[in-house]
Amino acid sequence: MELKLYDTLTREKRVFSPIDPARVRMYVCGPTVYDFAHIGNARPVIVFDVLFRLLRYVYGEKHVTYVRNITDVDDKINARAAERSISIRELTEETYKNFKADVAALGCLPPTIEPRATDHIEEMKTLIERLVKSGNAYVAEDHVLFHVASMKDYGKLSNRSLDEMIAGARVEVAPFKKDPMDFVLWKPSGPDEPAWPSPAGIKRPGRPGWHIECSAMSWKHLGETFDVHGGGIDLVFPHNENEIAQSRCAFHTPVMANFWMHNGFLQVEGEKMSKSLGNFITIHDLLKDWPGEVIRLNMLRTHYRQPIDWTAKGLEETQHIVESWKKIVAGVDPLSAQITPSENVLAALCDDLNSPEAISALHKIGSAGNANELYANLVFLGIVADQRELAENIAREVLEEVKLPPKADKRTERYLLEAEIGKRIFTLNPSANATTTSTAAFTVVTSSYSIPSFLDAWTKYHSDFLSPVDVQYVHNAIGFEKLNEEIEKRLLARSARNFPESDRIRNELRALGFELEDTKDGKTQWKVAR
RNA sequence: GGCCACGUGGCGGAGUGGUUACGCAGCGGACUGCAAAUCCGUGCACGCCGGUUCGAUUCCGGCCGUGGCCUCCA
Repeated sequence: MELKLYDTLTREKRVFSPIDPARVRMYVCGPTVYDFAHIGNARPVIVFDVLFRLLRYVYGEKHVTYVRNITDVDDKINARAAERSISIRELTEETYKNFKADVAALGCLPPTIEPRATDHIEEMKTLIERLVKSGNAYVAEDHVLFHVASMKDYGKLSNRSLDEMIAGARVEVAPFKKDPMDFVLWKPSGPDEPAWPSPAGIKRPGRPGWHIECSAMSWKHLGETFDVHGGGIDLVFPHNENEIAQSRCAFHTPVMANFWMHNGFLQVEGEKMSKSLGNFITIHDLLKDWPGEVIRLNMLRTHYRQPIDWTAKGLEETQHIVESWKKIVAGVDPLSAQITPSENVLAALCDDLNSPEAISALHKIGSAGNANELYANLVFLGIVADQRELAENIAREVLEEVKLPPKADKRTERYLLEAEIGKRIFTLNPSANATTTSTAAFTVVTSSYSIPSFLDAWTKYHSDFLSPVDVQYVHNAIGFEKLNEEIEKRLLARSARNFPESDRIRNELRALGFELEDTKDGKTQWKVAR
């Protein structure tokens, strides 16, 4: 099947053919780690995760390299660390950890490589030296600046001409710049700012500018020219434009990446998200109210290049869809299911990641009653976690990391390992099914090895795809034991045709936030109402 | 001011030079102690003006509206 992608640089959708099919290379601009990531940050992460999954499927898992950087040197980071009176390292470590947990909960696979800017200072300096030598950059007052006029093609990605930009410049121009549009590659650091020995013969220690980071990291991990460069549309200018200038001038190449992909902007309830409007939503907060798979699917319901309006109403609708799909796939055995995406779904995604079209195909598969097929596609799209993969990964991690007491017997060992596995599944994965996951990890799990706390309750009462958000809710509202008791009591009343009593219990539970559904075989299912 | 994107039925949201998107909500029916869920059926559309065309929601031009970038915000 032919994969077509839209390229911002040439402004056309064209057939994707990698430079080297044995090593397909994608770079996406990652977060600046100074605070919790917001829902706008989540969009490129989810969108390019879908592309990553598709590329892995088409070219093979081992043949795709996905690099998403971490910007851990930045003036916002310095400011925030000072504000909180913690070290820069502490701040970036904490923020990065939160980011990882957030995007994992959104069903995003870890990229192949997550380079940190601070680990690539040498590469940045090498690039800067080269640019100075080639006459594309100059030193002024301990800064190194890229001289925009030295590059003929500058402005091609964002479709701007130098003259226009100079005419429209609203920024105060630093006096040492040769041209108003020249941008910083390296700047001197003050006493409280992170600093490294400077390149280009500058005595004073300094730190890199933002744009050079991405040029250095993509070079190091993907080479001078690669296949896909992704990010938000607001990065087109100046960030991506400047990356292109740096990399192409440093390597004398005609292109930096063959496809420049940009996701559209995100608004919240019809307004730009901003702290002053009070509509600033972090992924972290959103995950308290909505399962990660709902957030993910909600994002994918709009094509990645379209603007998206993030609304509570949309999330409710998405939640409804997720629930109905989960009902359909509830009977599928995750351990024996084949994870192969359907032709329709692939065809939609191969058409410039048309996720709404793919979702439409999922609806058709679901309403045709093809539970296994639906499950396979949900796993492929990351809406439901692949239980086997999850189990293997977690089991491997736990076996490597958990230190067992020196003289523990077999039973204790297993208990400890299983408890740890359960804990990780619970924290990391919203769609995990503890029983089957542990089964895959250890071949056997019996109820005699009870996993403490929530997880126990979770597997006991709801082994099918109950999200941690809901588990938490039940715990806070009433507890699994009590909830179960009430439902039993109502069933008794109902079978005795004592309808006033059974309705009373139902209303009571509804007031606590639970919806009950009676099934044909005389049982009762419940869900958390939203 | 410059550059760019978008404007589809009550709502969300694909797509197409003439033929069903899909989902949510609504309506009708089946089922049900009731409710919910589920299943079946069903109505509703392409911002405005002009052009090209046998025919345009789809191509071209203008207008209006919304939003983005031009400020190291994905």
